Amino acid sequence: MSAGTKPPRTAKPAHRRKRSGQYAGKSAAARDAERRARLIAAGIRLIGRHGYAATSIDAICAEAGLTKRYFYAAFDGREALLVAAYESANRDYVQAIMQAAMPHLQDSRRLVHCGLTACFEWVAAHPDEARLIMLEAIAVRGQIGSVYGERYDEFVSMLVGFTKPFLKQQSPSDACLRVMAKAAIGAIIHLCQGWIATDFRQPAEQLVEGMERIFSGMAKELGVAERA
Amino acid sequence: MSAGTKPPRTAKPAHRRKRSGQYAGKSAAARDAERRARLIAAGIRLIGRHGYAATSIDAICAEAGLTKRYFYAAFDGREALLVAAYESANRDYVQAIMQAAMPHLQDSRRLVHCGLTACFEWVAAHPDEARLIMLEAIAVRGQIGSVYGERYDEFVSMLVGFTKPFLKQQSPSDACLRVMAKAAIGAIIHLCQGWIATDFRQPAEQLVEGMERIFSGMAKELGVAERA
DNA sequence: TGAAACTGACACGCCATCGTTTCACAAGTT
DNA sequence: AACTTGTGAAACGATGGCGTGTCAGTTTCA
Repeated sequence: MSAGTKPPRTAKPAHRRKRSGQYAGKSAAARDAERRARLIAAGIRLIGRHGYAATSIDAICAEAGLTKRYFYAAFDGREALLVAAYESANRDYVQAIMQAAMPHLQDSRRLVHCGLTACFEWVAAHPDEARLIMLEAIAVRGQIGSVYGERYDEFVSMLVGFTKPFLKQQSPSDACLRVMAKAAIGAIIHLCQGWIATDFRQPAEQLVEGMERIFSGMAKELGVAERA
Repeated sequence: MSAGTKPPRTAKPAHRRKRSGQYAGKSAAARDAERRARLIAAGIRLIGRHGYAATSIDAICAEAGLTKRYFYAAFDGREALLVAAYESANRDYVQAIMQAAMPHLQDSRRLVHCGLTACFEWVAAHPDEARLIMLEAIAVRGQIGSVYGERYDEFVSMLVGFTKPFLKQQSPSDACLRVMAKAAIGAIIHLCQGWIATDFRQPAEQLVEGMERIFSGMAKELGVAERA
């Protein structure tokens, strides 16, 4: 609030003295961040494994090896943790896909193939995180809805932006392109949901191939050039 | 259990005599069914409006104008009601789409158009039911998972079956076709989810057009004939 | 060394929900 | 009429999570 970094001039003798906050070799902020990270990690594990509804704050604290005190110091409540966990996992997910796709911006087929492969591989490699962002967080109202909404719209815009250079002159309206982009995202998420729910039995290559054909069809429909 | 329809020959005077079960002009089975239906309707309303997590059994009973006694007579618990509500709403949904699509089995373009239009119109006309089957039921483990799984696989098979007559000779493997069908379903569901979450602001025609283009692209990719 | 802050573990009161049970009354049967 | 069954409302004990508070012990710093 109005607490400056300096102690007040009318210093009480030894009271209210400035403290470095060092403890166990770490600064206060570092300790807070570390605890927060442990809570988020524990939350992802438990929510991903047993579901959000079945995950209590006590259980999260036990999993993290911390007590409730630190939970309430870091989060307002259960949903705040869910939001944080969602954002953390989702960032990882998008980043993994981006990293795999970015080197192939010039070749649409390879772009799609590498992006899809990275997507499904990440899901299989991070089942808890995937469950969280693709199943558990869907129905949760409140905060997540808005966060999801904002980031999501940005992401859709980015996808459309990436695609546009490949398009012919008379392409459909932006509204239509956005709908198609959302549809493609939904298709992938839905496949992942089913894949997760059936314990990854189906080989990832089949999923990649199916989605590649969908994208290939969209390319045919929109009349894309092979290179921008 | 072993209670026959006839009273035992050694009839106790007035005890254990056969009762019609009539009450308020209805048979026992009819009253049970009516109560069950009212509970399901109340469940759909409340879950669709406030979410599954925020809907208590007490609230459902109050909404239905019944008491908990009848709830536990009809369902084992909250999740059993959710399953019943899900099945009821989902049946309505699929039926509405089928009814709109069946008359156009010969014309793939019209088939797709009418099916999609019916789909989005049903969602807009039944927001509570749509929320329930597309958002709330997703994350619920347990019973719904399996129900969803069985029906869903059948539905995918049916879709692939409908499509096959239109396909060229060398079409992709069945596994691939099934993946593509699931992807299309996921695309539609995802669009509906976003549409619901934004209070149906976007005109339905835009959603239909976007999905039509997706299907058109799939048709191009698979090389379908205009008529079977 | 002494004071203050930080830590970890536990205990408390609160409250909502669950699932069952009880009870008086209404509606039917003989 | 008498007697049984169905009904509706309420009460009940049990459970479990939530959010806060307490307290002894440890680490840091003057």
